[in-house]
Order: sequence, then structure tokens, then C-alpha cells
Amino acid sequence: MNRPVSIKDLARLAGVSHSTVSRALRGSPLVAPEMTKRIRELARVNGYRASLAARSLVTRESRTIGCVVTTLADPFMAEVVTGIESVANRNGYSVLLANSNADSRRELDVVHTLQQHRVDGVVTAASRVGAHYDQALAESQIPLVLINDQQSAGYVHSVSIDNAAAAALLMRHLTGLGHTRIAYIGDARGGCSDRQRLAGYRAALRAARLRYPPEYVEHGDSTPAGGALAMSRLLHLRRPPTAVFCYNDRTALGVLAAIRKAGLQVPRDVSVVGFDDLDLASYTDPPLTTLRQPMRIMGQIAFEILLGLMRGDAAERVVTVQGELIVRQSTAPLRQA
Amino acid sequence: MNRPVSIKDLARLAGVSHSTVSRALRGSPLVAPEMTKRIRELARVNGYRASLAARSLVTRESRTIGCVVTTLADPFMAEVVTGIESVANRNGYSVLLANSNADSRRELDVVHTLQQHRVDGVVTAASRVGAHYDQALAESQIPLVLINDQQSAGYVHSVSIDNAAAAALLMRHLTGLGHTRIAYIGDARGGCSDRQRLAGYRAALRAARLRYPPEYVEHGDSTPAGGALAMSRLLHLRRPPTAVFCYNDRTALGVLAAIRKAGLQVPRDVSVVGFDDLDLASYTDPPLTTLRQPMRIMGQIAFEILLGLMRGDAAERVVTVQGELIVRQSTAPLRQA
DNA sequence: CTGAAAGCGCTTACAG
DNA sequence: CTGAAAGCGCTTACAG
Repeated sequence: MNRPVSIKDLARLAGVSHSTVSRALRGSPLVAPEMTKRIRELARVNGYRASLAARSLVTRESRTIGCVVTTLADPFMAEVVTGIESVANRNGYSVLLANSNADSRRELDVVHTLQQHRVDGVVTAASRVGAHYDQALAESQIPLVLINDQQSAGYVHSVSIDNAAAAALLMRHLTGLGHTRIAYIGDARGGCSDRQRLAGYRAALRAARLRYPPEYVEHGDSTPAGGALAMSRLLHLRRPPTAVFCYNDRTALGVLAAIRKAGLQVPRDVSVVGFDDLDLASYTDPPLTTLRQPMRIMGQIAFEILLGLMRGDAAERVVTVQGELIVRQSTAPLRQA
Repeated sequence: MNRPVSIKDLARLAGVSHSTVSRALRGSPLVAPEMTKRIRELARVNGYRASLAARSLVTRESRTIGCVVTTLADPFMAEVVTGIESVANRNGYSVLLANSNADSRRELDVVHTLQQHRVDGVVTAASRVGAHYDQALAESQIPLVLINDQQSAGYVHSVSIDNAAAAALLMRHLTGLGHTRIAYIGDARGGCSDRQRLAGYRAALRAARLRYPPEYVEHGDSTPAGGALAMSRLLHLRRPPTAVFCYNDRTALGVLAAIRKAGLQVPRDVSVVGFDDLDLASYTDPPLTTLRQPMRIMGQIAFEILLGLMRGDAAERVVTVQGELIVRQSTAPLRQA
């Protein structure tokens, strides 16, 4: 068991005190230039790596943030995490990954673990954050930034897609094509994002003076399987919809498959729109009309807000980003019956 | 700036020494049962969370592992990471996520960061680990487990899919359907996995006494876009293949789209097989015949091997897992011309 | 410019 | 059963 070389080892080698070594390594102007040089060379040669644990014990900052997601299986999450991680690293922060699995017991465990690590901040892209969750975090004064979820109690920092505008864009696209029987397939655990997209759907129907049967609102679970199931229910209606607004692209993928399976064609018989613009959206059959979320950017912004908070910004920050409608081939004008 | 409550605070409240508090919290049999109870209650009420930094300074273990991936955008990686994370947590370990982006400068940074964190071990699902990478890790004696990549120098611990057997399974499926003109679309940065799958492809052709033009070996980059591009090149050949073995499902997704775009049909004109069995594989058009990798399990096994190493197992562990051929509708008997 | 000292929050022999 | 002491590897006032 070789223990890592410490500041004391370096001090012995250089024939100085460990205080001087510490200063030299940190680039203190107090130590003589050549001494600094000599010590750094020694550090390099001996493969010295400062112990973050020791350092953070005195500086009271861990230079580590927690990143909590309900699942990594969803590419949306993976992209967001990638965005967070890249800026975090660039700013000298490491990210501790925590998967809550949307299980509230696990969520509490996660908070405790993050507290033990004394993370300097947390960003969560969990769409449904348990109530006690942020409470525990709030008590420990750990800054928190939410992504696509503003429903938190004590905290108010977040970055979200403008769901209302996004839903309006997608719905206007569909109504503009002449569709009047439009369904919505949400994510039952999609939390705030689901509610806002659904609200946008309803608002758009009202604006277009369209009525819709309650059966037109279905809920999946953000997986292709969930989307396929929900769509097959819609297709069994006596008057099936001619267009479907899906909570996300993965749902839409399942929807496309269900429609094919029923012997119908997209967009001839049914128009379908997704949400996210994952890279697979360009390669579905047909390529998917969807709403692009700037996923990585959202992750980056989240970290930047967090960075501000960690540096002591008091100001509340709620950033809303705009999505972009990407029209591909899964939508077409309503066929005249 | 409320500092977190420490063991000393608890000691003051309980009117005992902090040594006793430490023992009580750790469940030492040395301390009186009711004292233990009282102290724990105090800890609970005051929201005490032990500082891992302080603890690890003395125990010399951080209870943290590093998880290095080239990209999280690939669901294969995301699944593997999910598997790692779940067992790690169950065993009291946290995971520090590091994205190398297959950039060798970044890779070194990543190693340094992990060293500073004094991680107890590292698992990497990076398909191409830079040479200096594991060298640096080896010098610091940090146990390392590789996933789907055994090309490391000093280290020999890994869990991998049996690429040879997998390729044989897929190829036998295709040759069994009568195909003789079979192409391979790999991943130029797929490292060892790509080489082994390609070798399996070649071996299968030899076994079936089939010759193949060198143009039948193409390389994408594990994205749908890369797959589509490679397939369009294959379709421009004077004698295009009638079957394609793709490095992974994402590549296959692009391949399916390229074939459709060329006005051909799968599997009527071209049979396509993927690799991984991502959840989207059941929802492509047509549903994809592929080779299922037990992704989460592989992540779990990797952590378990790492756990053994962290506990001091000297034995080298190289685990090979078997894939499973999943036949869906993207493959069909060769049409007689 | 350098060193000795104190301290961050823990754990754990060593006494009692 | 409990406490005082030492120490993990750092940083940083305080002296000199």
C-alpha cells in the first residue's frame, strides 16, 4: 500500500518546511521564484497530487457538485448531464452523479450522500423532486439549480424550456395543417414539464376554438413502449385523433411504431410531433417533426447559475430558454375525408 | 455561512468527548447503549452528516470511485453507468463522473482529478483509453476495471461482451438466410470492440467460404448519421451488399434510414443487424434484429470486480459475458434474383 | 522570504 | 465504558 506523496514528503526532499511547499504549489508570491520552481519540479517528478479531502477540510469547499437525475437512460438527461459536466470541469469542479430512480427513499439517501461529500452545489434534472428532498438540501444551505422543473419550495433557481411557447409552436403547426382532432400523450411522471405542455396543448385548442374529448389526453412514461401503448389506446377510439403531440421524442418513437403496426401511415393518416430533438429524431420513419431543446446549453446554463450561487450571488435566477420547431416529415396537412 | 454541525458540536450537546460521539455514531460496542442512543438522537435532530473528507483523511479511503466514459450520449454508455452506479451506491460508494470525450488532453486531466479525489478505484467504459492514461493510473496504484476493452497495458481487469461469439451468432444468422454479400459498418473509434467484431465478421465469412470485396468494410462513428453515411456509400457500389452487420444499434438506425431514402426496403432488399439491443431497437422500422448486450449487468459486474480489487484481491479478473441474438424483422432470407 | 503553530473534522490506539 | 492525545494532509494567520 503505497500512500500518495504528500506535501511533507516534498518538504523533506526540498529541505524546507511543508508550509513553503504548500505556498509554492499554490503559487504564492511570498516564496522565492527559484524555490517555487524547484518545488514544482519535485512535485512533478514525484507525481504529487494534492489531496482534495485535506484541502477542502480547511477551505470549506469541495469543488464538487452533485448532479441528480431520475434516469440516465433518457438521452435528454444524458445530454443535460454532459453539458453540466463540461462547464463544471472547465471551472475546476468535479461532478458526483446520483441516480434517484424517482424513488423517494433513494432520493433521501442521495441527499445524505451529497451532504456527506459536502458538495458545493447541486443541479437536478430530475423531473419530479420529492418534497423532503429539497427541504433537506435547503436546511444544509446547499445551492440548488433545477432543470425543467420550477416546483421547488425554498429554492427558486432554475433553467427551463419555455413549455408554453413550445407547446403553442407545435400546436399551431398542427392546427395550421388543418388538424382538429389532436391528442396529447404525456408522461405521468413528467412533473411540471408534463403539466405545462399539457396546459399549452389545452390553451392552443381553446385558442383554435377546438373541443376535444378527454380521451384525447393519454399518458405514457417517456419510453417508446409507453408511447406505443398510449397510441394503441388512442387508435381504438371510435374517432381517433388525426394528430398527436407527444411529450418527448422517445414517446413519439413508440407512437410511430404503433401507428405502423395498426396499418396506418404517418403522416398520411396521423401526424406526429415529438419534443427534444434527440439525434434519433432525424432517423425515425418518417423523420420526426419536433421541438428542439438546447439540452447541453441548458446544462451549461444550470451550472453557470450554480457557480454564481456558490460564489455567493443572492439573486434569484430563473432562466427560460426557447425551443425551436423542427419540421420534418411526420406531419402533413389533414387529408380531406 | 452556517457551517455543518460537527462531532464536536454533538459532543458539547451531549456533554461527552467527541471521541465518544465518534464511537457512538460508528456503532462501537465500547460505548454504553443509552449513550449511543442519546447521541444518535442528537445527531438526527441536528441533521448531523459526517464529513467524508475528514473521515477519508484518516481511513485512507474515499468511498468514491471514478467512472470514465468517452460519451454519455450513447445509451450503451448510459446504461452501463447506470449499472455501475446502482451497485456502487448499494455498497456505499459514490461515483464521480468523468467525460473524456476521447480527447487525450482531457483524459490526463481526468486522471489527475480522480487522483486528487483519491478515488478508491476507477471503471472505464471508454472504448479507447489513451496509453498514458492507465499508466498514470497504474503508478498511483488505483485499481482499474475496463468495460469492453482489454487492451490495457499494466492492468488486466475487465468485463467484456464475447465479441467473437456475438459476431459469429449474427453472421451465422445472415449466412443462414442465404446472404453472401455481407458488409460490415464499424466504428473507427470503437477500439478493441470494433476490431473484435470486424475479426468475427471476417472469420465468419471465411468459415462460410465467402469472399468479400474490401469495400464491404466501412466505418462510421457509432451515431445514426455515421451509419447513414456509410450505408449510402455501400449503396453506391456496383454490387451493393444484401446484408449489413452494424457495429451498434445507433449505426443501424442510420443505416435503415439510408436504405429507405434510397427507395429500397428492409428486409426485402437489404437485411440489417445491429448490436446492443437498445430500447429503441424494438421500435425502428422495421424492428431491428440485433445482439443484446446485458449492459447494466456488465456495469454491475465491473463494479463488483472493482470492489474485490479495492478490498485487496490480487487475482486478475477477466470476465466475458455472452450476448443474445434477438431476431426481429430487419432480416429475411435472401431474395432470389 | 521562511518556519512553527494552529486548526479543519474526523478515527483510533492508549490510558484509565 | 470514557477521555486525552496524536495524526490524516492540507492552508493560513502570526512571527521572525
